[in-house]
Amino acid sequence: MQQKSIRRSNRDRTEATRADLIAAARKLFTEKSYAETSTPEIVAAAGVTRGALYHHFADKQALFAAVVEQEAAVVAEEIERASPPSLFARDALIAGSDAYLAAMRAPGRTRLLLLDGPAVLGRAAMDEIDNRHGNRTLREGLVAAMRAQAMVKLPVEALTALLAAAFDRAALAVEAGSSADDYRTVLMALIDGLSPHQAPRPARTR
Amino acid sequence: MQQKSIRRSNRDRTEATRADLIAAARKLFTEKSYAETSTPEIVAAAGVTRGALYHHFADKQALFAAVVEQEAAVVAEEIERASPPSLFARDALIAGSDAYLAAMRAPGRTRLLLLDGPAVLGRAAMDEIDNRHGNRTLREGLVAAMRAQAMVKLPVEALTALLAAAFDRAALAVEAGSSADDYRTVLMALIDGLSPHQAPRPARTR
DNA sequence: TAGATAACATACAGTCTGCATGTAAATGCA
DNA sequence: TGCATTTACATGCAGACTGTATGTTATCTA
Repeated sequence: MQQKSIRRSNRDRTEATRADLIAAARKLFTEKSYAETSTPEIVAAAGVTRGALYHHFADKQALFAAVVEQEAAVVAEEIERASPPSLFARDALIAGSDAYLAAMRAPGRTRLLLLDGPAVLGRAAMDEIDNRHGNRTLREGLVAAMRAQAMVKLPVEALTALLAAAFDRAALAVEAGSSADDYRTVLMALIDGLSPHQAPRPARTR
Repeated sequence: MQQKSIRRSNRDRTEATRADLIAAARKLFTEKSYAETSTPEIVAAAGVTRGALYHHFADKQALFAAVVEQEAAVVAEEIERASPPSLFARDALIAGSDAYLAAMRAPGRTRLLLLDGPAVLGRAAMDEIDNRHGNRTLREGLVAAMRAQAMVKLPVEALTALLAAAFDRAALAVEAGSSADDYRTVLMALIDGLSPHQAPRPARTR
């Protein structure tokens, strides 16, 4: 039984170590915040040394960026899984909204993605990440709604960003204990307010 | 000419030192971000020692909170000065929005109030501060609009928070170089979308 | 005017980050 | 297959920062 260090390719080693570091960092960043989490803690949880961390990542911030990137991808995936794209434009938007709010209830996720992320990486970097993941489906949904004449024509980038900001704040408020129903109601009202005709829609806020 | 330490009351000393510290911290926090600003830098700029800082504030975070508090008050003041409350509900909202976006163009203000503030103090603390200053007028404007039947009835707290979030994101986007007109257009559309009747309003987005 | 207290200044301990250096494993090439 | 090179780490170190404890001076109070 030769247990001592089976031969592993460098690519496998790198991949495994990076994954361990990201996983450990994710756990701590969601539990405690970026500033309160130290690199000694992270590497201890990952079972490596700080040398490994600084070999694979330029600095603590780069590791944080990797965690945010991954978490944003997970959120986007959860949304796409929960909201089938084969619906009327408005229904797709609503389904996506609910899926987003549900996804953001994972512990620590709001702080990671909505508080620490923008502060540590900057809004520009966060926009870049969001546009690559979550916001993409939102923007496409809005474009589809506009094309289907189900929504007034507006600058797409700005509308996407502002609705996303509203969703984000709603997620934070719900996590803080506010009424999820209230926020959902207002979000739906904001979206429905963008309808062009204003025929008396069925007031199904639930 | 006896120049050596004219007698000053303790209250005056405290007031002056606190003001110096807050002013120096404000300058650095708006130039560089909370994390990149060190207490040695702050006290050097204020002309005191770290002993004074830790005598007047529990920690660096408490000094930051004082800076945020003051800056939020200044923003609220600028808004109230720029937007006369004697108008129709919708016009008052629009005037307030423009005043807010204008006020947030002060260098570093968006990072201080919209990025570092929430990350360092938490969203709950920022909500508390906002509700005491800026958001107050917004909420009152919304309540007035609802009473005047100029806006659909919605949960006030949630509506205030979500609109404020949209304004915040707009301010960040404009600072980052996005089209101020686009964001203004979308903000107005969101507000107008909350009108109950939907008579074809004059499309004066400018 | 003396003692108490507030407003600082100075000194120190502990921790953290980033880098430089050292070592073992893997890779590439003759 | 053997060896030089590169990669993937581990270890050690320097600088900086935060918070506190202690010392000193100015103000307040009785």
